[in-house]
Amino acid sequence: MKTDEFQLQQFLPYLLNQAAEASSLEFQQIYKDRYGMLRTEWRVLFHLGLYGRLTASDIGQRARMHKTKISRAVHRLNERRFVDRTRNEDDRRVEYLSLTRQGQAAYDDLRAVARRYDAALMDALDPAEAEVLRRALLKLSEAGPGGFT
Amino acid sequence: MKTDEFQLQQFLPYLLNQAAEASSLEFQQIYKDRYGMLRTEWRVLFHLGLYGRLTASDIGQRARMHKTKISRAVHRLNERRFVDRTRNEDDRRVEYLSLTRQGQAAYDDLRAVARRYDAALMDALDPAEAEVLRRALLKLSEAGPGGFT
DNA sequence: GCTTGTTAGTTACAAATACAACTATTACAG
DNA sequence: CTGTAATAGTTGTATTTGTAACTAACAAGC
Repeated sequence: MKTDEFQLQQFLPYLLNQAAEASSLEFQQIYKDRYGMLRTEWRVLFHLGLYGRLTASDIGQRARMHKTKISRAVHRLNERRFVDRTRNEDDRRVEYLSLTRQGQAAYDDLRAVARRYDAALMDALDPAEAEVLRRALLKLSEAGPGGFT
Repeated sequence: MKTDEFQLQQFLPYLLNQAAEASSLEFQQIYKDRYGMLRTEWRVLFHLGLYGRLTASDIGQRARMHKTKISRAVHRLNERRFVDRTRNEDDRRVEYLSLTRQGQAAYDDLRAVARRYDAALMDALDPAEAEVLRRALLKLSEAGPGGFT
């Protein structure tokens, strides 16, 4: 077998997408079933839960999410009383977002689920492997293949 | 800092999604720009390029892709003369898919790009790390967090 | 043969996403 | 001040995707 033969199972973007999809599926089901949330909404909720009061563009930068996604996610989360929006009176373009009591409760619940879920995923890996995996994923998240195109 | 504090950057599904998205972006741009393909179409093309003649449900199993996605991808690829469809006369429900000359050319081109692209991604990692990463991703792709729900 | 069930693939419609154009507000150059 | 550019966020519209229902062909029991 030629060693340079191309294999889909070796192609990193493909592998990453497969793993991401497989590993997100059941968790997705949980926040959808319990709180009717979409992936974008779950992400906004978690950012607010973790970092407290943020603006929409803060979230955009941290989560690398487009502002229109965030706008719509925030709209829905606000509609369902998971987040409060308060305008900054010093710069009226800006709006601060924070969790309501209900939003905080949902976050607390889902964070606990996420911890257990993560632990269950990790069971498939040995600890050293898991450490390397995380580090590698962080590196890959930072940027694409440096100036490929 | 509490060691059990939840961090989004440690949550595997999140990390995987970030890394997958970041690492797919530029490659996606290439098959989109050169051949007007979508992700689903690229995947079907690669499966046919790698494994030769397949049915739609073969591809579905290998790629873990829903049959409607495949149906639509095949439709578009056929429309643009990248794949041929030939009905199996022994079982007329089944259709065999294969690359046209043009499809083969596109596959050859994109496979070469993919090789270089993958190599560029790997440059961010050291070889041992890369090996562990691939193994871990394969494990995670196999299944979710074994009977979590 | 004729019902019932299964498999391969398609189509219809609702939901989600991407991209561009938009409003409102602030900044800043002259 | 005033005109021009920049920033925060929203909305409109075209694509894409997900889900379920569908057609067509085969299989199996009676």
